[in-house]
Amino acid sequence: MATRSVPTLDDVAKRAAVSTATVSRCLNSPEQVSESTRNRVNEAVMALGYTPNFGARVMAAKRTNTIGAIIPTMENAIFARGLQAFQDELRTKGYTLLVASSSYKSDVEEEQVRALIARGADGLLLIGHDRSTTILNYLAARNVPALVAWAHDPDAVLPSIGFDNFEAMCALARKVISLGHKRIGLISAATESNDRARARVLAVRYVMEEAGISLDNLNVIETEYGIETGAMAFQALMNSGQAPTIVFCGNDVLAVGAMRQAQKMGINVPADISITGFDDIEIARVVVPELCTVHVPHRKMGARAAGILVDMVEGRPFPHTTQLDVTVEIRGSLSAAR
Amino acid sequence: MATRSVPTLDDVAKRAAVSTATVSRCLNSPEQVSESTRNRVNEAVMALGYTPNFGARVMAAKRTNTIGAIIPTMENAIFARGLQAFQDELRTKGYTLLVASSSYKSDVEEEQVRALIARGADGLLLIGHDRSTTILNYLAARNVPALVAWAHDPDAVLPSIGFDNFEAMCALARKVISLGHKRIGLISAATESNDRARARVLAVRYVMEEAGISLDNLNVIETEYGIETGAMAFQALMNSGQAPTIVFCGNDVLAVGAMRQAQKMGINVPADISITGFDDIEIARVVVPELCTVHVPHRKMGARAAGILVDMVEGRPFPHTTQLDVTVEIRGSLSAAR
DNA sequence: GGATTAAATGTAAGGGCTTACATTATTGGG
DNA sequence: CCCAATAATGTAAGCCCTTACATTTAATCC
Repeated sequence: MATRSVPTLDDVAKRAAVSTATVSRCLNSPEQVSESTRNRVNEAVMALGYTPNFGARVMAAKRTNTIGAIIPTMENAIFARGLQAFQDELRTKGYTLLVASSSYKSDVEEEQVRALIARGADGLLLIGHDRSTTILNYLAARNVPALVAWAHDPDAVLPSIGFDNFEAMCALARKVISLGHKRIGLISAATESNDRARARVLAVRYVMEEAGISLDNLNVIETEYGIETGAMAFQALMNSGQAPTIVFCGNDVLAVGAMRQAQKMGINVPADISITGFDDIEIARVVVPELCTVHVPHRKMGARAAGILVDMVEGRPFPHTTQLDVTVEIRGSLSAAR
Repeated sequence: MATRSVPTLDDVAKRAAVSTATVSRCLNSPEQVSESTRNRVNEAVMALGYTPNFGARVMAAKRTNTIGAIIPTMENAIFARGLQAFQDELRTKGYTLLVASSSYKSDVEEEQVRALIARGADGLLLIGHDRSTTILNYLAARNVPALVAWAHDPDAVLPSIGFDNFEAMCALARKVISLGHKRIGLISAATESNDRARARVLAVRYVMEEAGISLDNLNVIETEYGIETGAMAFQALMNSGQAPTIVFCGNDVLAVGAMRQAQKMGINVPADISITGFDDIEIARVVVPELCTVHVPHRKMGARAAGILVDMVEGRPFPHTTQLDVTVEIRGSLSAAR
């Protein structure tokens, strides 16, 4: 007696004495089946311990109910947070999340795009607009909907949800400069293939010129993401000629590193120097003094992204760009220039 | 002129003037194909922009090269970190990661196990050993390999990789008690269906008894994960009768919340009270004083988990349990009892 | 009760890939 | 140069589901 390893639709159909079509309908659109038949089928499904074969189902239905996301790294709390919300929302809509990470490298991202599409992703979530045309063409050719998050650009090819990094940083910078700061340090994440980081740097430059402050007063250091690297960058800033009175940081983690280093060097924040971050993750409120930063609604962005992407996948209308509001959070690490 | 939407294996085969079998081999085991043919096929693949159809491939090959992970939440840095390493390692082995989260709820986890298996996960990564037999039976019946991480129990049904939460906390508690602490507070994550949290609580009890300290001196508060909740729990502890001289926290995030609250209440750490955490995430070194905690190699665990799980999926031998070392990190937030 | 409409069910055609097995080309030894 | 062994390639049989369309059954209204 051969034990057929796993039961198939056919087995269920035979046991319930109906056609395979009816069983399939029972599973996918039960309202089309009469109650008595439905009961009979469900009973057979239970008895046999039947679970649909994924491959066959995908092949026949031409979709996987799977959405892929390619983020730089989950170790960055902003992405972890956004991704968690994205996944939660996806789940309520019957989708599962495929995750890949690019480590902020665009060639890796390209590879991942192909990998996720090869894995049957019905749609893709990407971060930022920096992307080769090769990959854009590929996406278009494969006809896979893709949504860009953490960025906002009405003119970009891909639809997006996010905020205006440039404007957000401008708002913060204007506030800072209004406090009399003129010698400015800036610790940024690597700007290559990171349009968010680039926009933030540009914003500081822009506002300085706007205020008539020579760019000679600006000292920019690019470094990797991390508390330690933020600390090192801060040290480098302080040791390079004329010390700034304010250090903008591209994100909260770098800022916290800078604050720690300041403390180590016996420099008081904000009495001697002001420091600002960006993102407003939990850590910003843990340090003393609390970190002045830009609040970004990461969770909301993730959740909304899921909604939009599912609309795209299911062929419903969707907004080409969705802009979320960010707010400048003035906190203890910022004070007037000495 | 009909634009055949996406090219198939057949199209590639025709263009390269070979059979579909040869194309398939080129993609899956290129060493079986002569170099000249391989070049011709690859060229055709490129020219056509061919990507294999996922469903068809899964159906024919009976595996998806996809591994599922169900973690409580990515917002907890320890899981984000471990999952990132897990994913990186998976990628090098040709697997893609499916992610789901349970929000620490076992019924949600059960649902997710089914969902990921229905999505064709070849193997599953789970957190902790707390799990209904229903789901264990289901896993066994479907014959899907599953590995438990962040826990270590040689006697459990499922293979695991992790550390001994009980022993780790014992080590920390012994150190603390050797410093003369007798009145003890403990802020724990919810212990229901969380064997890690439970083990840590038990460890403190055990060591107290070991040292001949009455359990009347122990005050335990369970609360959700978060800085804010940690702060509230700390306040509750301090306001409930006799104040402790040491507060153990189930994880670093709770501990940081406790530290912040102590500061707000004008209680000096560690002069007035000592506070300890668990995990040693970055935040532990950012607070002042630095947080005394237990260092857990989250990344290493994630990476090793990937290796073991792939071995399981591919039918190679694997260790039933793998224990990783943790170390007690004595830092500024801990001092002798007053 | 018969005609008409709606609901329920059945039939059967793909869908694109992998792989066991069959066949053909290549290589090397005698 | 032929033959055996090996490498390379081809043939074709599934894999298991969904769904358009066809058919049967039930419900509704004169």
